[in-house]
Amino acid sequence: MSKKEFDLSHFIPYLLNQAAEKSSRDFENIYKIDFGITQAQWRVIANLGKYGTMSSKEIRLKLNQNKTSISRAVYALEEKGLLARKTSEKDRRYEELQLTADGQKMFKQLGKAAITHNQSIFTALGQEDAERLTQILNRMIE
Amino acid sequence: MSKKEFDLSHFIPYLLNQAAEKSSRDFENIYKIDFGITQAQWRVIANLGKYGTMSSKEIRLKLNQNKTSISRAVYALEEKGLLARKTSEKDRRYEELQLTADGQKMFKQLGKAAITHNQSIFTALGQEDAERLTQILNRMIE
DNA sequence: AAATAATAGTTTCACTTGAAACTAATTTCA
DNA sequence: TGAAATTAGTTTCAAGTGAAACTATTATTT
Repeated sequence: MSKKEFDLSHFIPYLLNQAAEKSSRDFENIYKIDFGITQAQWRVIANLGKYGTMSSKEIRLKLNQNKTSISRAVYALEEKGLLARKTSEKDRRYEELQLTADGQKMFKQLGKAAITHNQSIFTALGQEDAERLTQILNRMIE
Repeated sequence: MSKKEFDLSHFIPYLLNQAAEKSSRDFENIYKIDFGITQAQWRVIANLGKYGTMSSKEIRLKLNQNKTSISRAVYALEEKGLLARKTSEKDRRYEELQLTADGQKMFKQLGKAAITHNQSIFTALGQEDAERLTQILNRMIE
């Protein structure tokens, strides 16, 4: 990227964006069509599945998302019976969120599908590059 | 990613998405605030700046974008006087798009800013990882 | 050659999005 | 203590989005 003329194919933000879209295409169909949830809802499930009880704020910080979209995802998951909330005793502004039994079941199923999807990416890229990529991306995100 | 439990921090589509957002944050301000255009418009400019004359369809294929958003970006750029279109003689369904002098000027300025931005990403990641990343991403996109 | 299919680009419409305003609760500080 | 500031989460509203229907043109088929 030291030439004079700009070229999108050397521009990392653009490349990341394209690769992100391409790499999630197949998996999107799974959570959207097979499970009937949105990306934001899937990510909330993924967090609660891993960490147990969390507040909306904690999820929002993990995901770098705005409050509105988390609020909406939490509401939708509650409506679907996948998530339960309870006002915190210590600070009644917070809500303690956790997956219901159905929510945990969905986390397990979707998690399995996600692992399979990720493995197919690893296979396509080759183990070494896939690991290096994972590591670089994690470093970028911190 | 061979553990039993799913974890977003090993899931490549998620990591790519987060890295894409983070890496474009600063540059977004430049084209949005300083130049008053959207991401789609900037990408159209970047393509026309590099390739000269193109049709909407060619741009859409390069960018993996839907027709609607390209159509709107082209219209907006035309309104701003950054782009001119002319019905193709050979096939009057096509439009030959190209940047105006103002459009080329913006391409040069924004391209310069983009190169600077990219260099700062290279610096942050280190030359070697940044090059490897670029190469892996290009391979993913094909 | 006329009818049908396909293609490039636009428009419509229902849905999504996020910033800002809002509510309710807690903390700060004067 | 009581007023002002801060915080968690919700709602509103204006703008953005993309799939599907549409228009205009060209290609294919019969």
